[in-house]
Formats: sequence, C-alpha cells, structure tokens
Amino acid sequence: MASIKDVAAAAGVSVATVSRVLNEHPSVSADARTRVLAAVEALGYRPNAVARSLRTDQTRTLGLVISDVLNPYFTELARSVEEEARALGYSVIIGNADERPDLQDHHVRTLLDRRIDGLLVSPTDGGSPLMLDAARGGTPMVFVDRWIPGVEVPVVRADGQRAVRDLVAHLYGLGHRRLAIISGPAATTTGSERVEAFRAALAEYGLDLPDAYTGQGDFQAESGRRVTEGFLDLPEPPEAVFAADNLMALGALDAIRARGLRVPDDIALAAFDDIRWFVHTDPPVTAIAQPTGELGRAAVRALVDRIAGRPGESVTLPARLVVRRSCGAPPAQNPATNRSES
Amino acid sequence: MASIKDVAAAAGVSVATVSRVLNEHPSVSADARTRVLAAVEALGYRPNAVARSLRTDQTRTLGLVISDVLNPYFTELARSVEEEARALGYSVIIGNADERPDLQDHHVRTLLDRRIDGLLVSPTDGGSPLMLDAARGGTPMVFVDRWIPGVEVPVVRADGQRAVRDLVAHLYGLGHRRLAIISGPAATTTGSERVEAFRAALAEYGLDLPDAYTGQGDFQAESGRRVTEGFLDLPEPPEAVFAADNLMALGALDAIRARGLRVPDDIALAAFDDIRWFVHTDPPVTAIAQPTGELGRAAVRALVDRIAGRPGESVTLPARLVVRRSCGAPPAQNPATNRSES
DNA sequence: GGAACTCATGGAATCGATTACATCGACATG
DNA sequence: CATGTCGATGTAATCGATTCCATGAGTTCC
Repeated sequence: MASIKDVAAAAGVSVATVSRVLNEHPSVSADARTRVLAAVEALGYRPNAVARSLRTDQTRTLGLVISDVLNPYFTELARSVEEEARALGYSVIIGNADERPDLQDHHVRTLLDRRIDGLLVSPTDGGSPLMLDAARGGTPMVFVDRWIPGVEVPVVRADGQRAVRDLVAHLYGLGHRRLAIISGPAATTTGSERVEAFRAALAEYGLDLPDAYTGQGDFQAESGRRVTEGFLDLPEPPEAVFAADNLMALGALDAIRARGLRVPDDIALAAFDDIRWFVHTDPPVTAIAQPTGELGRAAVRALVDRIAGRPGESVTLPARLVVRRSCGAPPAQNPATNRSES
Repeated sequence: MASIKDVAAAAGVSVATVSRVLNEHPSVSADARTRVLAAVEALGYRPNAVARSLRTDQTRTLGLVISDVLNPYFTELARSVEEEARALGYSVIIGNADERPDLQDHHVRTLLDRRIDGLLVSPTDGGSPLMLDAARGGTPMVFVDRWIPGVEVPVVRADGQRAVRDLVAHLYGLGHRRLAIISGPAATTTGSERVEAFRAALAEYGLDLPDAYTGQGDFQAESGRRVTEGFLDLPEPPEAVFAADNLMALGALDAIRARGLRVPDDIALAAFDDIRWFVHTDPPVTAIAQPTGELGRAAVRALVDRIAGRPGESVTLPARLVVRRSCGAPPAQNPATNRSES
C-alpha cells in the first residue's frame, strides 16, 4: 500500500508538502498542489489513519458500549449515534456487552486501548473499577439510557415517570387492580427506576406492589418468560403485567401462550420500549415509547462537547405511552395507532 | 496516559525489555520481569494499540459491513461474527450501510483507512470500484449472505432453494395458485436468487410467475408496504405473498392490515428470514430460517484463514422452512406433512 | 585457557504520518 | 542598498510501540 513517501517521490516534492496539501495548509503553491493531487490519484493513495492517529493523538472515533445488540431499542440507538457521529466527522465502534459486566469491561478496555476520543456507555451494572477509573481519569464519557450514580459524567436518557403514571391510569381505568412488574437488574438505573416509578404511580391509586408481584429479570427474553411463569403459578396471579423492556415482554408473551391463556382477556400486558413489531403482535402491545433517535443524537453532541473541552450537558427527554390492545381497551378512536418518532 | 517509556523508567530497564515482557519473549530474567510487571501495575499501563499497529502492520481488527442494522437478521449475524472473532483474538468494527451503496462505500473506505486486517461484507449492490479494487488489491475479504459474482472472494451463505421449494409445495397444498413475490433489489444476489428459486419452484407445479406478481422492493419495510398495496390493487390480487426478507414482510402486514384484510383468510403471507417476533405476530408467520449464527462463525473462520494466507473456503448451508399459520394451515403435527414431494 | 555459545539487555532503526524550525528567494520599505 | 516580511519548501523530530543488532557476562567443551 502506497505511503506518503511514495506520493512525495512521485510528485517530486517532500513529504511535508504532501501532508500540507492533504491537510489544506494555505502555504502550498498551486503547482505543487496539482502535482501532489495527481500523484495521489495515480497511486490510489489513502492516508494511513493509524499513523495519523499516533502523531495527532486523536482517532476521530467514538466508542459505544451497548447492553444488548439483539434488543431493537439498542440497535436503533446505535444507528442514530452512528449517524450523528458521522455528520460530525467521527466514526463509531460498537461494543456489545450482552448484559454481561465482564463483556462490558472487555469492550471498554479494548476501546480504551485503541485510544478512542470518547466513550458512550449504557452500563449493565453499577460500574466496574475500570470504567470508574476511565471516567475519573479524564476519558471523555457520556452515559446514555442507563447511568451510574455518583459519577461525574453527563447523562442522556428518557424519563418514563410520567408515561408510567399514564400507563397505571390506563390499567386502573380498565379495572385492573392486581398489577405486577418484571424489572431489570437492580444494578442498572433503568432496572430500579422503572420499578420505583411504577410503585409510586400505584400508590397514587391506593394500590400496593407486593414482593410477589415484582419479578427480577435481566432484560433478556428468557427471564421474562421465567418471571411470568412465576406470576401465573401464584394462587392469585396478577391481572396485568408490565415488562421493563421489550425482550422481557416477548418472553412474557411466550409464557402466557404456553399456558393457553390469552392477552388481554386472561391477563393484560404492557412493555417499556416501543418497537415496530408491537403493532403486529397478537394482540398489539401497549408500550412506553422513548425518543430513541433523539437520545442517540443528543448523546453524541454531549460527548463531542466534552471532547472539545466544553462542559457537555445532561439531557432528559420525556417518554410517552402508546396505547394498543394488550391491556384490554378497544383500539383508540384513530385505528392507525402506529409509532411516531424515528 | 503512561507510555512504555514511563514503565521502563519506573522499572529501571530499557523500553526493549518492557516490550519483551509484555510480548512474552523468552529472554527476560525473572527479576526484570517482576520489576516490569510491578511498574505496569503501579502505573496502570496499557499498551497503545495505535502505536503497536503502526509498527506491526496489523490491527487484529475485522471490518464488517452489513446492509441494515435495523434488520434483526443482520444484528444476529453481527453478534455471532463478533463472538467468533473475539474467540480468535480479533475485534470487529461494524459499518451499517442502510442498504445504500454510497454509505457502504463510506464504511469500506474508513475501514480500509484504519488498516483493518480483513473485511466481511454483505454487499448492497453489484460492487463499487472501491470494493472491487480492495478485493483485487489483496485485502483479505469474505462475502457473507450476499455476494458479488465474478469476484475471487470466498462466499459464506445459506442456500434457500430447497426451502423455497418446500414453501411453494406448502402453499400449493393449501390450494393457493396465484403466488406473488416481493423481491429485493436486483443488484443483490439475495434479491435475484430468491426470485429465481421461487420461479423455478412454481414451474415445478406448472405455475407461472407473471410480472404483475413480482414486486421490486429494497429489503426495507416501506417497500414491502408499497409493493403489497400494488398487489392488492390488482383486478386479480395474488392469493399468497412471499416477502424476500423479514422487514418487507412487516411492511406487507402493514398494508394488508390497513385495508382491513386478514391473514391468512384473505391473503397468505410468508417471509424469508425467520425472527423471534414471527412467533407472536398476528398470525404467526411462516418463514424460511437461515442458520444465521453458523453463517457468522463460518465467515469469520474463512476470513481469518485468508488473513493467515490460507485459502479460506466458501461455505453454503441449507435454510429450512418453518411452517406457522400465516399461509392457512394449522401448524402441522408431523413435520413430514410439509414435504409433499413433486 | 580460550573458542564457541547462550542468555539478558540496551541502543537505535523503523512504521507513516504531522509539524516546528530553518532556509531561500522575491519583494517591499526606508 | 540594506533590511525586514512573507510565502513555499525541505529537514528532521516526534508519537509509542517492536525488533534487529551489538555487547557483555556467564557456561560449556575440547
């Protein structure tokens, strides 16, 4: 592969001049410029990003560590992150943690070894020493969706509190009183927060959230299935189940179906995170939609600010309830209850 | 950030010795080794992968350019690719082409600039000059899922021919005679191949595939919707629609639902690519399942072979039909029921 | 006892870029 | 005419690793 030296030789100039042409330095004669450009063209030369990064100490690359690539919410997030980053002249390297803290650490480590300019993380746990060190050690960092309390890092996320209250109101209005939740891991903020919001909303209606009605999942489908089976085995099963993410809702659907029960007639179901498929499931699933695309873009902007030495502000955007049929209501007036955003 | 020089100074040895310790070179005294290791630990030193890559001319990184991250098939593929690569000591950088040739080129270019060791591509088109040059220019490369004819590059893919024949047999057995297909872009192999397999299978049953029954999509949901609407507007609409990927099937479902029609009573639907959600759609969708995980792993192995200078073999694995309810039959008790031989 | 070898180590070249500094010619100014 | 300024260019240092080569100490063997 041709290097800058080859170009310099072909154009009859020094490597410094070639570099100047490539970096649009003003002090280059028109003659030199055309000769260099011609040589670049002739040799099919492309600057070696590795060498450039070593010298300039910047890679123009962002790291994104997400909790689970198989979760449509995160792929949509990843997509918007890459899009915005590209618009700002950055590349993105994605690391998939599969909800495993050890894998998350693996990715953070290799990303750091590659000297990425900044790191976007949706932590799967309360924070490993590695990540804490990186945050404190001056690596520009931004948390997205989930975060780690007590760390001085901007957070970009959706606030579901209002939407959860709307959901509980919706369920209550349909006559459901025994409401259960499949939560995420307590170590994640989205795991505990959603339970708290749910509990608080129930309290407003004078309802209680017994331990038997709070199942601990791990944001993966299988755990949703397991927890739901536990609910169904109860002497008095819940009338409605709220899954804290879309994959656990899928698992819940599996469990309910396996028992020959029907949604919403036998049991109501709702989920956090709205995805396209929820429109076509049997029945269409009522869900809380996050402004995923906007979250990704805001996170990138905050991170690029940090990289540039600017503060980088935290952003919280509202989530909203999208009512469909899985809780028992007839479809809303407007039959086209599709998703918006995106 | 501490460099190898700092470690050398702290340990009282030269940088050469530090490097030897880190690379497990045999000629290092036990004493020097422990001092270096202690210094590494004390400084929290991590080797700079950028510098290492520049010197060794290898990044231990694979590039993966996929056609669409929002397509569950490709995220599953990406996941298995990353997994196998990690097991073999490689990282993976994913580029999402969004089915756009220009974006695909962008990612191939930046990946090449980063001097990745090898490239895994699922081309969105017939091949840009850039990619063709890279393939001929000696960049280790492997095509996965889709490929470009006439290029000397190993191909790892699933063969759906048999499964498509099984599907047609299934549809025929249910009494459907007017069968239509929503194809992918003709420039992609999976776009044209699936149509050809479908046409050939129809021929076996003495059926014809008129132009009006072949809609051209682009593997995105919206095109599935558009094409399906065209089908439904026909004076004699098809009795069954086969979508060449899962997203177009989703679009087809949208279109059918918007007309107030029902699957499979009013029209049958089947899709290429099986995904988890198809179990829970209304109705569950009959689909052709690819061995996605195995494809990803085989592709990585082939690529790593090429990188090591070994030949790197092409692999073709069979896809299989998964019958659900969207074509009209109750799920068959006996799997042999779907195999009505011609 | 000395040649031949092995082993541990350090010095310095190298990878491919960027960039500070030096040089040189052309031109303007007093 | 001497001096200063400016634009174009080249030389060489530099980034942080790896690795070739030289060196010197310690062993082995005849």
